[in-house]
Amino acid sequence: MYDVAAFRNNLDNIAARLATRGNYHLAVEEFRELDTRRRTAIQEAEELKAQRNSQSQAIARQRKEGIDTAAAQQSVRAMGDRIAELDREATALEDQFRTHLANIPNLPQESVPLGSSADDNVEVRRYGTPPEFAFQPQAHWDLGPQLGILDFERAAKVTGSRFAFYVGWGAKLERALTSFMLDIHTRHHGYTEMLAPFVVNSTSLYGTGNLPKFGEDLFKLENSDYYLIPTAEVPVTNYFRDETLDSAQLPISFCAATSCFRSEAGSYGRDVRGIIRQHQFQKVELVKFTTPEQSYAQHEQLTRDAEDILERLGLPYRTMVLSTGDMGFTSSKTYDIEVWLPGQNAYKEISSCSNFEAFQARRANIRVKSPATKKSEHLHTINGSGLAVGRTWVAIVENYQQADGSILIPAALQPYLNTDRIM
RNA sequence: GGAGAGGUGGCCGAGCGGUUGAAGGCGCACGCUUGGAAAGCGUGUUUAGGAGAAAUUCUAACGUGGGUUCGAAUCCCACCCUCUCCGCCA
Repeated sequence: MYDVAAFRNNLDNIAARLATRGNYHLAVEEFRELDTRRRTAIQEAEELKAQRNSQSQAIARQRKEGIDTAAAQQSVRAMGDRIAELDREATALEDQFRTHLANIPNLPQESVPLGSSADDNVEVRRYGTPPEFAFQPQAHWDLGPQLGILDFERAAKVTGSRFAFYVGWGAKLERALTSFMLDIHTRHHGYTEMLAPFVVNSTSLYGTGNLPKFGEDLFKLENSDYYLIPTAEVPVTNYFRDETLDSAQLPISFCAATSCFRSEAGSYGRDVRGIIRQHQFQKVELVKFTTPEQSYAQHEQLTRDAEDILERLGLPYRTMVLSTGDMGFTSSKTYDIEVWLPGQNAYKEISSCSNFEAFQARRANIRVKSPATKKSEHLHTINGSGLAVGRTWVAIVENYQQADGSILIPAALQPYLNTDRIM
């Protein structure tokens, strides 16, 4: 969401920068026309309202003096109909205008590499080297069922496709990873742990930018305005919706482990095997609220905080900065962290760390007030996975698999599992 | 689920249908006063949108949405939320 005045005054410049997103085209002329019509309608309606107000007050005065006001009332009543008509027109145009604005993606930041797709993403860091195996490494969808720690067939019976049961050590490993991540972020990275609602209302989803454009990705609860969260980003970011924070409080950093629910509409053929892409998965999310001045430094820090988890677990990864053509709707700049998965012989996204600048804050109406300037402005929001727990589970199982089919547990995680090996 | 109470500005708290965007108080900011401070006095202190170079000005907002009326924070209807008691429940 853009600031209306700023948007109007920089239309051409904004259109040019949005064009770098690849297939996005901002209909500049359509917008200008809509804006003009909208403003004309508002002007007309308000002018008439001002007249009505002053005439009503005149009636009040005349009544006090005992003057008969029947004629005056008659004429003002006629204005009412016209005002209602103009109001309907103005609100219709206003709605159209807002919808238009709400569907425009965020501006890419200057440092984002230009490109049209994921092929144009640029690697910025790399950690570790993929393990060498003296045997043919297996994918987790084979290892899991073999070890009896993952059950897809019964999940398909109980629910449907893209669900899984984690069993025994499988469930314990997931829980251990969640605790490990939360502990590292709260003890070493300065985050405050949160346990958030897994269900949110539509206003919250609008605030983070999931609605109105991406409703089909969500599970909606019947006969209500409630949705299952696709990520903890939604409840945690909306925690401060409609509030003004003091700049001295910032940055505020939260981490939250939640289940996440995604309909995955439109991704039918992708990642059908294993637990890479599920309708329900666990994720530890990192969310920061910062001043505009600090936001890019905080974005770098949050990305490092996520990477640190992988380093402590000894998992090889690379970090990519997404090109303008691959970035999400709400983001100004995004780093994807990709972990090495031997089962797929590829790096696979395990975290996505984005700076939204004021895009979400404007939609969710979250401000910061500086005592120095006494002005309030929209703050900046940043978030990233720290990390997707299910995919980390996969990375552990696949990277630490042994010739005998057992899984070694990295030292940092052993205290959480009380074992050094799953077999 | 049943019964009741209530939702007004940063906060507390008034508000006979007609200069109430909203009394009064607190808080906050600036100024006067003071050796300095407190007290005191004065001024100011919401947001969104429209017009304007600006000063300024207009419109809207008293939970939300409708309605009645020349005119609604005040009357009517529906809904939402909070609190208390009962029931149920992890």
